[in-house]
This record gives sequence, structure tokens and C-alpha cells, in this order.
Amino acid sequence: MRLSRLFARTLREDPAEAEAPSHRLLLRAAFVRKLMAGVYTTMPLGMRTMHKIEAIVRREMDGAGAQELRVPITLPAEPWKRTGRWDAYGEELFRLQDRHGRDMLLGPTHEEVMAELVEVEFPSYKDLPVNVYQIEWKYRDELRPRYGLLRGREFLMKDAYSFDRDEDGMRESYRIMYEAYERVFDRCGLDYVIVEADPGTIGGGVNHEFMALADVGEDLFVRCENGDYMADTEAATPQAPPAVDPGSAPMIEVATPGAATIEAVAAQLGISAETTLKTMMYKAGEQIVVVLVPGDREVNEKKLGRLYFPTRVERFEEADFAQRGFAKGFVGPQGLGDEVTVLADHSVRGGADWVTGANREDLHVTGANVVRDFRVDRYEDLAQIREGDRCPSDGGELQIGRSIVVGHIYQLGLKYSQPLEANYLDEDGTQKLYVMGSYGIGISRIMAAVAEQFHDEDGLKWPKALAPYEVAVILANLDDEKVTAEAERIYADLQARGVESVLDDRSDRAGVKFADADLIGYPVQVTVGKRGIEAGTVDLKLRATGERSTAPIGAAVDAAIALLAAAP
RNA sequence: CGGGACGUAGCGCAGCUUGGUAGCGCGCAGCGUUCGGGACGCUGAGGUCGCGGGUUCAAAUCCCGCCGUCCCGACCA
Repeated sequence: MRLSRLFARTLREDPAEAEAPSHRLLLRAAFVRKLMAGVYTTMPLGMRTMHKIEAIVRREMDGAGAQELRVPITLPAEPWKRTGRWDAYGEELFRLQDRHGRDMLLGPTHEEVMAELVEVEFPSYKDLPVNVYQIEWKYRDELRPRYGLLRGREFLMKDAYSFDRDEDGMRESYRIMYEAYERVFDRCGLDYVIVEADPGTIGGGVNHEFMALADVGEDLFVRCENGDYMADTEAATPQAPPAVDPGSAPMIEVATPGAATIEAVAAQLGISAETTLKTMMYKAGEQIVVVLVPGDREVNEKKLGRLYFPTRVERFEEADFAQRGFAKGFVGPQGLGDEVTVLADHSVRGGADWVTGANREDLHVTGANVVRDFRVDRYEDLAQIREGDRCPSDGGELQIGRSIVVGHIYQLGLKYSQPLEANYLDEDGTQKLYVMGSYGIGISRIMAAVAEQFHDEDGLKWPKALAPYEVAVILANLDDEKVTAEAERIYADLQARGVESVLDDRSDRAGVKFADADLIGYPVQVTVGKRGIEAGTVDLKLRATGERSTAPIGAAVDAAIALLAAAP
């Protein structure tokens, strides 16, 4: 490609709207342009990188025995109504009607359609297992689109669906996908971790997230310093601290006027927050649930919710306290009746002689101890995990990192085949439900995630597997015939050798071309200019490291190819 | 949806407090000089000042409403 013809105009300044590095640089380098919030035009450079990601994904999916097909984006609402997702999916679903008033939607994911398709085409146990996938734009009216391509309302996704006769089969299909996913992300050059994730509303049992490490990541994960344990922060279970004996201090009431928060109590009494006991009030249906955590910790409400699922757990509202006779800000677990369930996080076992609310306005107690002074019905894992907590497998220190979820795989089991009544005919002549798995990869998100991981202050630094072009031939002096001829020859030779190249033949000054080459992030730059030609050399630069070298003009192509081979 | 910021030329911004002529830089077009790390000079094109209403002789500027964008929180590839 001649850059004089490339449909791409780089921006000299950072767009005001972009905050995240990937968003900023993909806009500046003309890979994408925004149409509206969370919806982006993919420009020619972006297309090339996206195609390369797709090619990697296709290769690995095909290699794993999955078969590509494509179901429509425009979907009938009917199957969605049958699975209940027409209502359950909520505002995130892009809904529309055709001229006859029939409900339709833009596909956010395709379990329904795929399951129905497989049921029609592959109705026999002899057909199984089967795994089908597609690479298609997905539509989700996100609450908050963010960070450009990292959370779009329209995004390119590979989604695969496996159908097996039984659980064992599903687990095998899952394993095969798991390994294919590792190869995909390895080939994309991503620094990532695989964590066991919160099953969330997708349901099913086992599921794993593939998380690319990035400072702007929206998802937190914990990792043991010894590297043997990783989990989503929502799913992570730290090792409980060693239990200590109850303290011996007498329980005494102390005046704490106006101190309705842990901080205020700690400040008034001159103690640290961790010696206080935080008493959180919840409603699980009609049931009142009290959750105890040390004062310096937060309750993980997702974990709490899971304990009572499907009953919804809600935090007490202002009115609930008065209505049920609790002094908001001064609640303690002492003297609670049997109608109240008292749950405590495991970490509560590690403390004694607590300072906690006295259940009266402006009053706290010191020296509160379990059993003697209050009751704990059950110890559960209920606290928000934090840095420095202990690894459940070896007691190492847990660290928290940020990441971008680029892949998520689920063992769905019967979750979708059941409501859809998606059956196959088994050997014994009975109808049985398909045991499903589903597997997603965010293609457009990978592009952004890689940009997050591979950039510097000058621009993008694509791994060669994803770069829109591998080598940029920079024509430094357009007015010099010899220089031009050499650059043209090198460019032609590179192409003849199968190297994806651009020739920067624009009438700009060399400085502009260098800056753009760095911004766009071609792995290798070859500069052909008057200065070098006189000495019989060209200059090469490896974008990844900034390393520069020279090569004789005659060996320029070989040198560029060798440098490319050495590039990450 | 809650909290915060913002909307003026393709991009980055000033002007708004104290109403009256719409401006700067980059980019874009032409000419000339320059030419290996985002050159310089001259000339030029390009704007319903987000939209609608109101106040006023007069609104980018003041008032009301709406829309859009970004950032922080609850959802997700």
C-alpha cells in the first residue's frame, strides 16, 4: 500500500474524548472513528488488524474441530420469549419491530438460534458432539459504553456453542476450547491470566475468564504472589485467618455521640477500624440477615446474594431501620432475636474484644465477644477480598490486578436446552436435552486490549502477528530520483517476498513520516534517504525496542525480513 | 440510572464573568522557500457557536427545556 493513497488521516493531537491509551491511540492512528457512543467505524488499518485477529481465531477454532457458520444479526423475538430472555435481558437488548409490528431484536448472543438450528439439523446422538461458531457483530445497549472499543454497544465477537450427549462430553468439549483459547491469546501476544469466574446470571457451573492485563481494565482479579492461584475478585475466596480465643475484656458501653460511621467511631475512641465490628443489615425476602465483617472491610454483596439465590438480597433502606427498631449507625449483633440470621465473615474469627454498636443512638460497646455477648449462626466467605489477603492454596499474599476480559467460556449444561426443549434422539429411543457449552472471544476488544499492552508515548507497537502491515518503507527524500528508485525497488521486493508492506511516498517531510510510522506501529521501519544512499545503506528500526541498525542497500530486503523475524 | 465535567470549523482550544465585529493553533487548498524526527512565509476555503424556546433594539454570551459526549459507580466479550 502506498501511504499517499491510504484512507487514513492520523491526528496530531489527542482527541479530547479519549481517555484510555488504546482508545486515544486507535483514534489518533486512524484505526477507528467514532460514530456515536460505543459505536465505531473500522477504518482500513483497523480492518487489517481485525482480520488478523479473526484469522488467528478461525485457525484455532477450525483446528479444534469447531465449524464456522453465520446466523443472522436480526433475530425473531419468539425464541427469546420462550427462554424468558426477552424480558430478562432487559434494557441491554436492542429491540425493534418490523412493518407488521412483529417483535425482533439485534443479536447480543445466540444461544437460542444456535440451539434451534442444531436441533433441526443434528437431531441424533450419532451427530454429536458438534461445535459451531460464528464471527459476527453483537449488539448490546450497554449501560455505559466506555473506553472506545473496550466496551462498545456494537462489537465483533466470536461465539461458539458446543452440543454434547452428556456432562462428560461437555467437559471434553470445554477442555478442547479452553486449550484453543490459550493458543489464540498466546498468538495475539497478550499478557493474560485465566481465572475461575463468577457464574453470574449466565448460570451453569464451571466457567473461566481469559483476562488481558491492563491498567484501564474494568475487571479485578486476584493472584497469589506464588502464582498458583487466580480468581475473579467476585469469586475469590481467601484463606480464613487463624481463629483466636474470645477476649476477656468486659463489655462496656461508651458514648459515641454522632459517630454513625466506622471512621467516626474509630476517630472518637482513638482506635483503628480493624478492631471494630461492622454490622450490616440486609433483607432476604422476609428474612432479616445481619452480616458481620471487621470494620476495615466491605461486604461482598455478590457472595451474599449467591447464598440466598434465587431470593433477592437487599440492603436495608433508611426506612427499614426505624421501622424494625434498629438504630442506624449504632447497630451491634448483641441481643438479636432468633428471627434474625447472623452471618459473619471468616475473618471475624481472627479478632476479639470488638468495638461495635450498642443498638442505641450515640452509643457503642467495647469488649464485645462472640458466644458470650452475641451469636453467630454461620461463618461464611462474605468479605470483599483485598490485597494482602492469604491465598487459599498456599497462604501466599494475594495481589490485585486490573484486566480486560477478552474471552469467557461456560459449561452451560441444560441451562438453555431445557427452556428451549432442544432435544436429540438418544440411542435408547428417548428424547434427551443437549448438554451445551458456550465460548466467546471479543475480537474488537482484543484489538483494544493489545493496544493497551503494546504502546508507548509515541504510539502503538503491534506484535507482528497483528500489525496492519509488517514493514514500512519510509521514503525520506521524495525529490531525489535515486532515493525514490531504491525505495520503490525495496518496497516491490518486500511485497514479492510476501511481506506486508507500505511505502510512505507522501509528499511530507521525513519527520512527519517517522512520527506516523511510530504512531501506527509497524513492527519494522526501513528508511531510504539521501544520507544513506550516499553511503550505500538504508536504516532500519525495530518499533518494539526502538533499536536502530543499518544495512547495505543491496541487502535491505533481507535485513528487513530478518529484523521482522526477530520482532515480537 | 445516580454523581461530576463538557458541547464554538475535520482535530485541539479561546471568547461567555461584564450581550453588539466569531477568533487562535493544527489539519485542508494554492504559490514560494525548505527537506532524516510532526519546517517557514504569503494567500485561501471551511462555522445553523449541539437543538428548541424565552428575555432583549441586539444572544456563542443571560434564563428555561431537551439532546449529545466523556469520566466515576451498579452490568458484560
